[in-house]
Amino acid sequence: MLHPSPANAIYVEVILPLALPQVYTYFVPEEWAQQVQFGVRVEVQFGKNKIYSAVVVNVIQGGNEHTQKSKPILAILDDVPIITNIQYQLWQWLAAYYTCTLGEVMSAALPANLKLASETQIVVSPLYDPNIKGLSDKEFMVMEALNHNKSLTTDQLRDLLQQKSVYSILKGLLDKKLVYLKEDLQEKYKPKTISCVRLREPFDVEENLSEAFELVKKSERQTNALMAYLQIGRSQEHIRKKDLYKAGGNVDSTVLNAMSKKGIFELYDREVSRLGSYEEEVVEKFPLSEQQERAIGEIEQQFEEKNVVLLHGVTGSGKTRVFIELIQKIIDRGEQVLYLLPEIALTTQIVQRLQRIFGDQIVVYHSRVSNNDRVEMWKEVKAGKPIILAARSGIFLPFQNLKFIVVDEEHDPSYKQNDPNPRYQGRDTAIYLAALHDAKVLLGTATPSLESYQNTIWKKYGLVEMKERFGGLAMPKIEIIDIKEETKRKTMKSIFSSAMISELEAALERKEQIILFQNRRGYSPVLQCVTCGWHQECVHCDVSLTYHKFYDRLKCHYCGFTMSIPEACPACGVVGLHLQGFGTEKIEDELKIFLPDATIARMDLDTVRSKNSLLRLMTDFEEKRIDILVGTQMVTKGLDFENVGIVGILSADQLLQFPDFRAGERAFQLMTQVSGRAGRKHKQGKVLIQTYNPAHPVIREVIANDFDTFFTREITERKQFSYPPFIRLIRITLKHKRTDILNRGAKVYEKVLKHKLGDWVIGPAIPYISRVRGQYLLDFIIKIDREGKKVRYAKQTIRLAGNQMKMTEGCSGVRVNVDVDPM
DNA sequence: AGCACGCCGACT
DNA sequence: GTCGGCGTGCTC
Repeated sequence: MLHPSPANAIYVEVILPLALPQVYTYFVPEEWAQQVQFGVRVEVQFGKNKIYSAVVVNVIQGGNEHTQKSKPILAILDDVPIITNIQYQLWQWLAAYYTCTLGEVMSAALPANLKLASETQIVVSPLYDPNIKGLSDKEFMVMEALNHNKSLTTDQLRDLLQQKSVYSILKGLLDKKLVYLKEDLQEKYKPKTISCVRLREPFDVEENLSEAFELVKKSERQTNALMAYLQIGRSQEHIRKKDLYKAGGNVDSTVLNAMSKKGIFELYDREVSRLGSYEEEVVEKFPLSEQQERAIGEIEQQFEEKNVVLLHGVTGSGKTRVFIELIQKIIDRGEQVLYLLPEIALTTQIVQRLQRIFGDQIVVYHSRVSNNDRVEMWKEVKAGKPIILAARSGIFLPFQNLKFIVVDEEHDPSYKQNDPNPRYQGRDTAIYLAALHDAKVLLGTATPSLESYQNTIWKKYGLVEMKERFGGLAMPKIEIIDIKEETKRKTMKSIFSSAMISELEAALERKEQIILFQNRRGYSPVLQCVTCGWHQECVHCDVSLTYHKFYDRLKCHYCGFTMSIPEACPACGVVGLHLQGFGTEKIEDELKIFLPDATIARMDLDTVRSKNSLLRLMTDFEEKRIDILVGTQMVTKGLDFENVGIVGILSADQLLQFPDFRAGERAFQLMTQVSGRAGRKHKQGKVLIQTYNPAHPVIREVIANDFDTFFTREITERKQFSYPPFIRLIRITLKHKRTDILNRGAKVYEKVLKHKLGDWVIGPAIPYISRVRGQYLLDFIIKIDREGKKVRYAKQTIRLAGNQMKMTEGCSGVRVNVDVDPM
């Protein structure tokens, strides 16, 4: 669309919610030129018929080379910016650091209901004659459906016709001019409103009330309504219709509408918050222990010179109490606090604990919050809500006056988003965000990540330690059970050692609760033929399928594919395939055999999928309706139960065998964290670790609770073999559903990378899991010095290699994922 | 991400 | 002969 572009014409540069590398320029019609500003959303057409809401990041006066072809904006959606300048700076940093587009960052950052995309609506044409002849069956079906509903979306059409491609039918109907298409952009966020009533002028002053009564004296119901109104009005500012109906007895909407017509009442909708207020009692904080007092003093002192402090406190040392004290000081100054936690820990006791202290000053923001609630929280944060408790996506909120960020469980790998873009590390991003706000960051954990701990050694971060448990409680006693030995002696009871079983029995006897940890869900991870060694793999992925007893099916944990168990081995025909290995489901099952009187529950992805099941599970355990809780990683996070006598780790070896340079670190963290769940409050707990390899250094360090030795040994290896934190990693994954095309693309890619980056480049290599969802994978790893300049050069080269490959005949379909600082 | 254009194989 | 597969390029 061409239009005159005088020098004073106004244009805007916008971010579209798509993976596009640039901003796009749109023309602003004169009538909106005054209202358009940074940070507001505008409605724009992009491409032939898609309409999106885009965010304005630049207002430009006068044309340039891009404005020639610019389309006009279609509407302005906000009168105040929805994002702040600092947020935009953070977006730009994320896009550059994690090599993705601004559109991708924006899509991750904005609550779904602030992002709008048009949907094609199919509408009946006014020219349509219901008696028309010559329609095919399918066309007839569509027109029938359109007679009932005013419009259909293309998805509904697909459902209706039970076929994937609806385009040809649609085209036929369009050609016959029976239907037309409409693109509609709808604001998805709807404020919650309550219907209210108030007196209209002049009856809103007391002197004129008698006049109002005069007007309704012929109607008993209207008189009732007026009296009810006056009665309620004494105690409330806004009077709800609903309350009038109740108080007036025979009052209903017809009565109120009639009175509204007479000019007595005005009916209006009041916008209210969906976010319920915190109803329960706000409690006093516990007094601080000596250790906590000292830690607070040290943290504040370190903040004098350092922006980031690592609080390394053993499990049960009372770190949360320290956070609470520091948070209180910040909000007393009228400043904002962001408290980050791993996603799953947010559903747990810590939220309740903070709410009990800070009440309504907190909002809780995570993936299970509804879309409308998220928009309201967004607005509350922008209005200055003091405390935000959030999962990693909390870093995207529009803070006004952020001065303090707590990253709790700093080591937790779930702070890293692995897929899709932006593949950001929430902890690291929080540190950058803090710099933008001139805020301080406190990292808290019992098991620091090697990165963070090394940063304290390099004096980039401060370090404060809490080495004793709160109340002088002893650390849990950790015992190793050598299952190689028990297997030899033939004393294993299925997957449990007899030592484990007798300890569990004794604990149940003492009425203690038990947590069993196994880092694998499902029943059995491998279905294998004993005769020929064949095992069932996923059709789409290079992984063996896990048997889930609950569904009685084999299931792929990567793509969700399921199938029933084959009767006989497809390779050799022998009947009777064997289930090998064990997951949480099998543990739960077998436990019932050995401990028939215990109540057993399972906590893993499969049992806490639905919204309330996790909460229910935790309350049941807390209130001792469950004796034994069997779970995956989940049981290591944020659970604080008072009566856990024993924590059992069923297969430590599985944790240690991961083919990854972080395996040792992960295993140490997981085992230490899960051990910390044992024996809180009153007495020393016990941890039992089953392993084939009791001499493994990590296991010995866990037993001794010796972080220092663990750290020194691991960090030496990292240095020796050039791994983070000494160098920086970028992992590039190439994907295609055909190996020949993938390999050809990888050749081109490799050539560019190696030409520019030399031996920083490792690969291409077939990854541990070589195919996912029908796509074959190839990995490149780039190891770079930590210098900013070299990192930027590497990222630039990655972009170049991608472009070169795209331009190569036949390789344009090869997808590239870049993961900076992969975990 | 969508959508159109254009080039190849399989079908009424 | 056309329909429809998807590889390729562009969207202010």
